Amino acid sequence: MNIRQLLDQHISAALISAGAAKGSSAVIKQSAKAKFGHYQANGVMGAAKKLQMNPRKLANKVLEALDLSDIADKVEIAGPGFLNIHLKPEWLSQRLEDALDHETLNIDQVTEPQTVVIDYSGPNLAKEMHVGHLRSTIIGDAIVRVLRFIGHTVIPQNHVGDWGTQFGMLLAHMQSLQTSKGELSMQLSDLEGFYREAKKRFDVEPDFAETARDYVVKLQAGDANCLMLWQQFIDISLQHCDDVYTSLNVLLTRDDVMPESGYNDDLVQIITDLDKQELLTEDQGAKCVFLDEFKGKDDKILPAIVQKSNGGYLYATTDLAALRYRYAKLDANRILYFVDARQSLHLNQVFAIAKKANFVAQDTQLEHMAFGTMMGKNGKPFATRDGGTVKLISLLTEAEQRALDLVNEKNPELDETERKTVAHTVGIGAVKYADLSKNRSSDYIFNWDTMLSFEGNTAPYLQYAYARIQSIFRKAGEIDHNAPLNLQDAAEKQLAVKLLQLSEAVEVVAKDGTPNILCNYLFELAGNFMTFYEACPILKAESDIKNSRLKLAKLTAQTLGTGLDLLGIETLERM
RNA sequence: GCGCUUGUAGCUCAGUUGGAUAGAGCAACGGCCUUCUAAGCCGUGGGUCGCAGGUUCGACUCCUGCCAAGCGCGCCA
Repeated sequence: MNIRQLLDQHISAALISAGAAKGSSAVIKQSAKAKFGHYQANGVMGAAKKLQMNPRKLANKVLEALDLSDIADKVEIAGPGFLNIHLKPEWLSQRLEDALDHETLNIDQVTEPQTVVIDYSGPNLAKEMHVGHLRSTIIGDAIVRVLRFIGHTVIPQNHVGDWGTQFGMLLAHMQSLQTSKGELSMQLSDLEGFYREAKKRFDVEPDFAETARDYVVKLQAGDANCLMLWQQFIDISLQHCDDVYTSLNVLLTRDDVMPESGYNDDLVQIITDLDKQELLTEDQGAKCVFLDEFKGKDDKILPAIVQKSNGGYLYATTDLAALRYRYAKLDANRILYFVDARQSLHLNQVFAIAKKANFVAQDTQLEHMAFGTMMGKNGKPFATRDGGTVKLISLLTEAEQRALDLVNEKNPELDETERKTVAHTVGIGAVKYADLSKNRSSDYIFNWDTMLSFEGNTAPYLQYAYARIQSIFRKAGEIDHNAPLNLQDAAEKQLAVKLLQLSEAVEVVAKDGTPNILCNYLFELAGNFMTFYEACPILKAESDIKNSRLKLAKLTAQTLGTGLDLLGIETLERM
């Protein structure tokens, strides 16, 4: 059930039978102000303009053709030609009952399910995960959950960086340590430090650098010993990633890992196929693709290099191979990339080439869900090599510690185990929500305090609303599920409408890949509940009112729980 | 030079194919815990939506130019 869609169907039909052009839309939106009703139709004015007609006159004809008597108390014409729709409390009550009866809150499943590949997280295995990986990992994961929820088949793909130049130096360093497996594992527990040591030696020890370069060649040639060493390194790195994903409550597992190296054998074929289709141009010894759509005002075309003059391949080649795999082997209809905005040009080139070369179908949806770069307080990007990064593990540990301090202060009567659970859930939730609730594709400045805030529009606020409701139910005693749901108080009505709008938020998130819309919805829902909670006593009310309010509380808890789950944030029975 | 992205309250940000008087949170100030969890609620103040034009009944939203910031542009990923 989606109120906006329902009204859109009815009113658009009425608009057309009132004389508007076929395909005209009523443009239904949630009303900007309470006095304008619950929903407003903005499309009449545009349609009237096309008909060269007085908009209020057309609005009148629309009303004549419209029967919303089951749904709405009144539909009135306002201002230059808005239609304001006031929904019927009885109708709202019935929809709330429907939602209470359904596992998934009576949210519509998509009529045409797609297979959607979602490329996210994609850490470089040479280094420990740092805060720069947070956005991709968390936002991508939320979109996986949302698309699944409405009935799409989702295939997550963790395109980890496990191949290329820097692995030579890592292998050389591993080899020279000549330690047993256990001790080596210890050394690698700090991947970042290990990488720095290797890099340092690479820069100052010529012999070591030489060995490192040899390792790259041997690795790419498939040398068995080398591969074994490499595999050992990869396993330890992936274990580190798994630990982070588990702490973060992110769905990714080893099954979703499809590393860069996995496409190694396809790269020759990619070049051959591009060549066959006459898309290749050799320029200064390198093989490039020039496409007209990347021509600037100065008539120069930005090339995409797919093979170096020395025969080596680049990430464009790997990305093309990945696209073909996702289309041909995974049957993707839609492929989403949750990747840093700096790769925008690169990805758009790869998308264009893939279509031109028919590596994907012409109607395969390829979308770069870009986000801004993580910046330091100085306004410059976080350096990855000077130790300027904040490790993801440190951030999560700090978050849990701060949350623990707060729980100890707020709720000392909980036993220690429960306080720790609360601290974990609240701390991780706060970190995730800080990222999920922002849509900005602009750069953002990393800030501990913002990230770990527990007040206002944060995950703990939503978790708190949920926990308050659970507390009520612990004290409620017997609930009469047959009692009618009656909407009397203004706070009840406002909460009721909001409860029915989850599907509208989900609809947008699924289309645009913007979880902040869902965050915003949940924040408003929790806010409406808090107002209701303060204004309308539940347990002290007379039994019919009490039961009705309990139903509202119940559905609020279910809706908050579902919404938070879609964001990958957990709820608590008490906090 | 070319291209992409961004510019909204002191700070962090919303603003859904152009809609009614631009909204939240934080911070500031004032109220509310003998009553279902005060991580909360209610209220007050705070704006030249970067600047200038244009399109129209109507522009934060679309177009053009300019200013500012960030990023990207042939052999790293």
